[in-house]
Amino acid sequence: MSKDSRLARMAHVLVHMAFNDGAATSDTIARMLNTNPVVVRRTMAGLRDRGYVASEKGPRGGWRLTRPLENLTLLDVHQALETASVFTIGPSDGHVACAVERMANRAITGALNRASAALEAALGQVRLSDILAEGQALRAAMDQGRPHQCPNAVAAQ
Amino acid sequence: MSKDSRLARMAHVLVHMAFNDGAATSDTIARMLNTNPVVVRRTMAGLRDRGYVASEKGPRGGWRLTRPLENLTLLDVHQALETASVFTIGPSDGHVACAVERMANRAITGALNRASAALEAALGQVRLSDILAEGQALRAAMDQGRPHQCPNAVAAQ
DNA sequence: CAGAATCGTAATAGCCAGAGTTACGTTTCA
DNA sequence: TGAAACGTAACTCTGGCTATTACGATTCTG
Repeated sequence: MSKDSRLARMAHVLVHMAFNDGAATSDTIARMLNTNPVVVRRTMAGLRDRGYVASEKGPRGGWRLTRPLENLTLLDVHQALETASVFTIGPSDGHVACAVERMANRAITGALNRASAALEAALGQVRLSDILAEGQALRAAMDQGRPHQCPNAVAAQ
Repeated sequence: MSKDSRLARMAHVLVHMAFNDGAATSDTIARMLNTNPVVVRRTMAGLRDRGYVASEKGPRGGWRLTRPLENLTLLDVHQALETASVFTIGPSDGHVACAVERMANRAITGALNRASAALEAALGQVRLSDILAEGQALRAAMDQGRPHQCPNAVAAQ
């Protein structure tokens, strides 16, 4: 696995959770994501801290959405994950003594900032409910009343 | 060093090279970048392949720009470096059986594509000559006729 | 022609953050 | 009381850039 797929994973899981009656346990979610419960708890922690989900311990415990999918955007989720940096590239490091180097860094940082703003704008436009709204396969699943079933989880049971 | 700083490094070095009379050796460039000549050759290879710089072996050899800074943008340099991926984040991996997951991935990929386009647009707008054009420290250096001197290199000599 | 100057490149090791695991502690319910 | 769940620390593994070492191939100069 080469990239940070937390945003994708959380978007996926949160949509399922919206159609889950009870709380979803870390174990159940882990099966949807083909991973293990510790990774799930670690990743959900940021969402919990922002109040997007709530966790309950003990039997019948697990994770619940605290708001409808319409009130949560990909940007909200992304920011909750507190990704160190969205870019693999960046300015040169350290104490820059060279004026040319400083200017080059500034130019690159400016470009990255614009790209970052574009990314946030794009993510902010996507409500999690939009993910469901698109796609024929999803419509079909909704028509059958089971958009909460993740085949990954089912297969692993 | 946490990030891929090759673009910043190359932008820095190419500007200096434009004011260098002879060829710049990998060793000289390495001093400007606080690294060693092998890293320089490895990084310059992409630029050489695209014809932005030419290398000559043997005594008096080294690297030369093949065109003025006005005809080279940060985007040109960036593309020459063939960065694996500009983003640390991405869609979830593997054979996605879940329709919700596919839709989530699609939404995220769409946002990343827009950000990527914004980045390329921003990088494409910056000619390497623009890096010199801005900044008072650089103007001062140019007035004194030595914008080719990199303090990093000088300090290490 | 000898020898030094340079580039070209393979092979290694280090670093960093996310991912995957194991281990253990805490809370909660029946 | 004991099982179900979350919380979290501590490792290991992985991929890409970086740093180094080691050699080989060219090319100029005396």
